[in-house]
Amino acid sequence: MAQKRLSLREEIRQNKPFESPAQEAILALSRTTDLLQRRFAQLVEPHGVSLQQYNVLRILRGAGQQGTPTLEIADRMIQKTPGITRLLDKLEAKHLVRRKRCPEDRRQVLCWITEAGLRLLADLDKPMGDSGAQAMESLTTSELRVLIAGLERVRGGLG
Amino acid sequence: MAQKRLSLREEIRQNKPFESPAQEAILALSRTTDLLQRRFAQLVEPHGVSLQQYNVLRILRGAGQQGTPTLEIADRMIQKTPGITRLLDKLEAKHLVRRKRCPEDRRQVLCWITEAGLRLLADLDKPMGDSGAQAMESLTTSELRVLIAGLERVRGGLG
DNA sequence: CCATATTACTTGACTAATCATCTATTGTAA
DNA sequence: TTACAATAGATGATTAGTCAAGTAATATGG
Repeated sequence: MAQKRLSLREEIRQNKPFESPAQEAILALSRTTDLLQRRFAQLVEPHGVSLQQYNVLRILRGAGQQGTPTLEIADRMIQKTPGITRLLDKLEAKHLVRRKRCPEDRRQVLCWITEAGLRLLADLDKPMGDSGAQAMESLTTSELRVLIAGLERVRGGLG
Repeated sequence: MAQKRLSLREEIRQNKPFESPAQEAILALSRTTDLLQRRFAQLVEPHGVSLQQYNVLRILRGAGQQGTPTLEIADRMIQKTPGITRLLDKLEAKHLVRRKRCPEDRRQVLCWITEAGLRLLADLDKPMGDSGAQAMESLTTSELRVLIAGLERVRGGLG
């Protein structure tokens, strides 16, 4: 009780003096993204892969038949990771990914998604799509477009 | 060369069929937040703390003199973490945080930021503020407000 | 007032992420 | 053509994050 009143008073004290809209926006971005990622992680993890591993599989499905070099996968990842090799190790151990050294440039290792990997993604396509749509249902399509465009400009300014 | 052409073709092929604005918005949120967090992590890590540890210190500075129970810190964290105890262990080892078992409720452990912790935060206040402002300078104040309000609605819909 | 439940952490085992360093291969310039 | 540099990725060590189970203290219902 004393606990709860205290906490409330503090909340007021702390939420008032936001340093700036910029700081508040950064906080809002961080909190929202954290919630979203936990939501999606909960969906994919019962299928035996982490969210990062799931993203690798989606990249490989999108890339098609000719094989994708390891570091190109890293480039395309949503969250950049230097641990791409080990991520692929895990996926290969689960037979969701296949790798082969590239004959033309033997420094490269080409990666493909397997049939099992494609099945896993197919199983998750609808749940993930639905969950994402539901998560964003508070915003209209035009609001989403504004959001997307704004974030793109922010990222542009960070390069 | 062949590499580069291929990658471009794929980018076109992959970026066109976004499943929906909702999916695109989620992707944009994830990418933008990842970039922002890397940016801030680079600022705080030279001072010997991780971004999560820095956030703990900020919570404790905001909380004032009466001490904050461990799990209330966890509640207030931007990224929720079950590893709050160990985060505090590290901060205490660096003498940035002080802990004491609460006499009224001996289950609780109250936490305070130390003078050294306050100095560390003071050193980082301007760099962090400037970096945040710069990161968001692509958006006007009213655009930031729209962004903040939109994200708040999204989070509301996720509870 | 006593057994049970709940709260508030803590700990151990495990997994994942990060950094620096290393090897193999290819490109390049003297 | 032969050093030197750059690229692609692997590896080892360290650190951080996560999950499940455990402990101590307090609250609660009969």
